[in-house]
Amino acid sequence: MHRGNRHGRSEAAREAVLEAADNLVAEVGFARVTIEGIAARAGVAKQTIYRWWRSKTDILVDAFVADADQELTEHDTGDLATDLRAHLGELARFLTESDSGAVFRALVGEAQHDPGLAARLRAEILPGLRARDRRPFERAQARGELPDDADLDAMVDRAVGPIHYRVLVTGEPLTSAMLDFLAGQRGQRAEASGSAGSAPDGVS
Amino acid sequence: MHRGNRHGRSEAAREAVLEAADNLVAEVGFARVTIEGIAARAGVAKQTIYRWWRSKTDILVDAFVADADQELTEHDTGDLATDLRAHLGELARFLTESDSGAVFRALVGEAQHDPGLAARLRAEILPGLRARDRRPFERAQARGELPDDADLDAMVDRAVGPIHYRVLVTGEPLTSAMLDFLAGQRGQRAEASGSAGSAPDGVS
Amino acid sequence: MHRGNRHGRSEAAREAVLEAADNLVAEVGFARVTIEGIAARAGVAKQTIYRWWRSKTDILVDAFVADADQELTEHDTGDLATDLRAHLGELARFLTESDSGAVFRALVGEAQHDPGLAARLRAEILPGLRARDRRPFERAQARGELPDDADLDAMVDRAVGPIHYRVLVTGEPLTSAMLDFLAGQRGQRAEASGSAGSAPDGVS
Amino acid sequence: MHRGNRHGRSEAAREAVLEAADNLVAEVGFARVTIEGIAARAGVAKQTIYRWWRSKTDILVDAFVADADQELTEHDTGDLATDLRAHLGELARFLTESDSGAVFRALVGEAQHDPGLAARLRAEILPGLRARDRRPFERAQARGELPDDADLDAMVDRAVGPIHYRVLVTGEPLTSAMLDFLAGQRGQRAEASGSAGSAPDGVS
DNA sequence: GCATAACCGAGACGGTACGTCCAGTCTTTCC
DNA sequence: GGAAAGACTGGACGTACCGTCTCGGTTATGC
Repeated sequence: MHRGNRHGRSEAAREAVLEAADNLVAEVGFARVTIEGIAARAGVAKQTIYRWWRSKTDILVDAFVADADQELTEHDTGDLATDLRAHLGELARFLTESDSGAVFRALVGEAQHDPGLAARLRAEILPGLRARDRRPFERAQARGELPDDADLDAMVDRAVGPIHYRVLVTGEPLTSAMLDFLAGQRGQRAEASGSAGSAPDGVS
Repeated sequence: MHRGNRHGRSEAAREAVLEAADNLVAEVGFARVTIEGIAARAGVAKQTIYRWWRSKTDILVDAFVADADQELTEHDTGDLATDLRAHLGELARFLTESDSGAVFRALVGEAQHDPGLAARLRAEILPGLRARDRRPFERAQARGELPDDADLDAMVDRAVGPIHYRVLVTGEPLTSAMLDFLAGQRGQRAEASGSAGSAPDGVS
Repeated sequence: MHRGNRHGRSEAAREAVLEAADNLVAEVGFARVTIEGIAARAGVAKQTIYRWWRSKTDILVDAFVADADQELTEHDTGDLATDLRAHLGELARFLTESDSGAVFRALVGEAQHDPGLAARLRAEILPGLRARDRRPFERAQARGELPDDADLDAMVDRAVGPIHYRVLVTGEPLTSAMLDFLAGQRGQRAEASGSAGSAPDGVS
Repeated sequence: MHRGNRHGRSEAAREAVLEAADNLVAEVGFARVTIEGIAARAGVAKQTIYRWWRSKTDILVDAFVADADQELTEHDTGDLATDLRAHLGELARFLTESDSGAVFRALVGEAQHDPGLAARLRAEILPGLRARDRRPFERAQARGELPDDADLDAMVDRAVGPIHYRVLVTGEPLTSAMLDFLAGQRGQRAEASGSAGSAPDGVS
């Protein structure tokens, strides 16, 4: 480890800042996180933060990228509905229960008032998440379970959009029944919702 | 109009504040709106604002409620897919192009860091919007086009969730093809998406 | 007492700031006094200081004006040399030993790098001091001890200039002999300096 | 010029620093000169400055010593009043008009808040200046124009003190009449100041 | 003639204070 | 008793320098 030399920035400081930012968001919530607080927690000078990041959201984007890679695992059972259902369960859990998910929600929230952040989000964070969301559909298409000209993006949005919508907007719980419905077998049209209200799958 | 009286609050001040807040959000964006700015623009004392509202988001909730009633109109053609398609087009236009939609996005964004605001949003704003989202499904159910035990909420979420998701998260445009797909009935699984990529419907 | 209302500033805050500034200069020296330190010591918000003063020297000018009026007393014995000698002794003591004198020296020092402060000093502080320096000469002139066309300002400068010079520049002690010499009887030309090095009069 | 060696400091760096400091004081004034600014202007690393000097005033003392030797010339006419008058004119011009004089005033100003600087000033700068101030009196004494036991230091202070006082404190111009008065011998007590207000000598 | 030690430039670092902005509270006077 | 006015405490903002540090490069001995 080196601190302050001509070969550029201190890796120790960088990591301390990212970890402090993550912890503070988890502890006090995004709105109460300040750059001064991050600096104090990280044992770093404010100027060091301003030298490398432009805002607290900029820090959190980096922190998210550093953390979030291992949150979601793959599922490959050979059946679209089954794979998708597993993936949606993990997505719901990620969004509602993980620290990274809390950071993601905060960033999406802040992006509503900050076009620059929105751009970074779409350039650096969403592609990775979206690639995972697409994978079950891509495998199904490769298998022949979906036609070659199927609009996978539309299908992905119809599967994950309602989950984000409930998390970000309505706050409705993501019940197991809801996730089943979204992952739905052919012809499922939620006609029989006897299982609605059953044990939650993604979140309390 | 009265200013300074012993008989309850000044309606003039209330309206001036709501209008100033709306205009400022439109002009400089939510993030740069301050209570001091609203007070100055409205020609009102800061204390008057603090007497009646608790935060700038509180003002915007009131402003939204005052404005947004007439944004969405009814459609009743006797066919769920047709009604729903019309409704989704209006919803997309509302979210992406109207001033009220901008306020709505800002409030949803801010609600990610403010549980109190999230609660107000869900208590005072969402029920009205959701009722309109449900109406096409309710009429279809009444007509017998949908079974009596269909889970309308899940269906609503699957129709409108992806729209909010694109608006709030991905920023992807809401093409006509996408809206057709979301409004589609039985067998709609996007297998044949020959119309995908056609002219946008909701927004460029 | 009122604090914060439409009729202007808080007298309590003003006094707390002036006193804190004075005390801090006495305790830690001008160079280590900061506006933040004054604010903390006075129990006042930084903004309150910046609302009414433009710099720490601006505060000290006010503090000096508030304090320094009663530092020097009058002497009227009917003889110029006697009156002047008494006055010079008090001036030396003021400059070298009093808290106000310390503030004065700091302000003069800072005025060397700050033309605005120099102007305030000359407009608001020096006239009062100079009026007192002139008084012995004016009385002598009224008495006929000095001719009507005597250049009193030049005489004042020749009497007090060396005192300021020793205080500000050379740091040489103001001995009793030196003060006698400066107050000198006619024809005194320091030829006989038998008393030089005798007990100090103004300062150690 | 060498850069990097094992035997002592770089003379090139030393000179670049002194010149940069001088120029910056002349251009932006003492108060706005920073060590970082000097380093940048001199093309020198901050560390190099800190290796050889302890503060910006320390640099300026060196710069002053390097520059100021040739500012004042000798006068020897065989008459104290004449020699002294010439010297006082040059002193006034030095203090008010030369770049070195500006540095001197800044150092004296700063010395009011910095005892260490005051000590250096009195040890390294003042003795040279004072020696010159004393020379006319010493020659007069050698000639017998002044008694052997005359207190030359007191006489020097009475001659030059008022000049420093006007320059540092009051800002009053050093008129020709004033300098005549200060240089004047026996009986000079400004009784007849018919020439007061005549053309300035030292500075406008 | 090649290692090595001292100085150099560059520039990141932990800090402190700056001067500004806004939040939210309070006091006064007017209506 | 609500309203306008605006001063107040408090705290974070983003900036500027301070003085320290580590690095890699550049010489002039001295082995």
